Amino acid sequence: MLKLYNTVNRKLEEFKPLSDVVKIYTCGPTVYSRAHIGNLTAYVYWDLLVRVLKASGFDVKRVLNLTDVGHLVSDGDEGEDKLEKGAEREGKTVWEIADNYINAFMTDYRDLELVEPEVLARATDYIEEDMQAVDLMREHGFVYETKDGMYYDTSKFDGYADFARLDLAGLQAGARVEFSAEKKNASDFAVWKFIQPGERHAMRWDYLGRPGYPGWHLECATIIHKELGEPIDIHTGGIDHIPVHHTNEIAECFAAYGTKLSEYWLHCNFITIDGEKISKSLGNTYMLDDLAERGFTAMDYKMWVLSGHYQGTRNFTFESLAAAKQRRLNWRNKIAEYYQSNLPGDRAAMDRVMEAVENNLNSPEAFSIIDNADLSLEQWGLIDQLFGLRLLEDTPDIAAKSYALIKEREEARRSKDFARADEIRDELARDNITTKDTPEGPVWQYIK
RNA sequence: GGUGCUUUGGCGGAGUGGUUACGCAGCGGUCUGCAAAACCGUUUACACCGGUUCAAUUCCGGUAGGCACCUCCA
Repeated sequence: MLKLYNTVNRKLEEFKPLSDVVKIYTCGPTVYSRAHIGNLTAYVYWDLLVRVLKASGFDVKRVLNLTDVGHLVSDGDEGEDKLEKGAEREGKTVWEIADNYINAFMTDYRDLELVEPEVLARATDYIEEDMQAVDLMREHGFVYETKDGMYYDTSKFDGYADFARLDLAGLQAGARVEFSAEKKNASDFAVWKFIQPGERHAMRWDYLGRPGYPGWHLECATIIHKELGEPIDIHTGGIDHIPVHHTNEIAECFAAYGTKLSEYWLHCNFITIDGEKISKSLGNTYMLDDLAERGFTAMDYKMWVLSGHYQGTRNFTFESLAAAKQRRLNWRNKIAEYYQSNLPGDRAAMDRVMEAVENNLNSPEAFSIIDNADLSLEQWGLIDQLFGLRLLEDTPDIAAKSYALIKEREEARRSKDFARADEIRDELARDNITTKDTPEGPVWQYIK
């Protein structure tokens, strides 16, 4: 039985799909810069979600969006467009910027061995649908016009504050930002923005007789409507999305289509690095490439991510990354042992691993079971399917030549020719192989 | 100002009303030709103060610290 923590009710709930295909939507990246390791944790955890669903026998259809239309740099009512800023920085067009960073993101995605979504949706491919959605919201009386855009009147949606349990009055009283004078309520937001005369904005579409672009929550509601059909089963995102982005998606969905957007909402927590927030000013926005420079692979990093729970605040340190790397090597050398013996495996341990991940994706619990289980090669294959850690792929059996060397070394040792034995040990080390000399004979392992 | 999360041993990080989580690192030992690995042992882990209870790290209340969001960000 799969149990998931549902943000809607703030409770652990049994997962029951709406139909025979589980519909999942994952809020994807804004493609104006490289994803750092904090960004990537979310995709690792949602990958685990998909893999656990599949291992539990569900069919999955997942949509991941790519936000290639510019969002604003600062407040929702003013500021520069992030894509425009990136384009200016790199001397390229906004479209080139988006293409480049989509490619970069997908490279990271594949390096992390993440299951590809069934649909990869670029926001700019859904502009017509965005306009239709705004039309519907206008018809239903949820939207009003201001000088700079079409705004959602949040007072028209009774349940607006429910999802995030917002204190709208407190929000107003304590907000540090200034609200547009034309907005009827502090929580109102733009569903469509008009481009003002003189405003620099390369991405533009004509709507209501003026150039403009979609507001920054609309794409998710629209893509879900077109690709999956609401309500969907599971909507995922980071906890920062709860009060604004997801709240507004829900509101837009209700206004346009009159329905609930998703049955289950899953939110992952943020990581800190050395106890501090990830930010450019602290210089700790590590990318996968930065980890590679220090000798850590994407799989080492994934191992680190999954050794903690998706809802917890994680603290990243290179020391703990090294621990994750070592743990992965230990697992690989357990696999290596199976090339040298034929142990039967441990069915009960595999069941406990499944039980752990089906309990709200408790991968750390599952990992501790794996640490102490003697699994068969077939079962390691299942572990790879469940976590996508390339354990078998990175742990091939060694060549016949190496086996011959190990045998020769053992003979040299027996005849007390230790010089020759050590020479062979060095030779094996060049192929990343070492041996442990047990009373029952030598057992080889990978060094790294 | 509002909202939420969090505080576990050197570093990470689960979990539980009474029984060793686990990984990494350190130290001592066994073993070994030397190693490695393995195994054994080891450094009084659950922020603080109260309460409930036969029993609390685990439930309740308070205090203190940390973090995040409310403003693009997973």
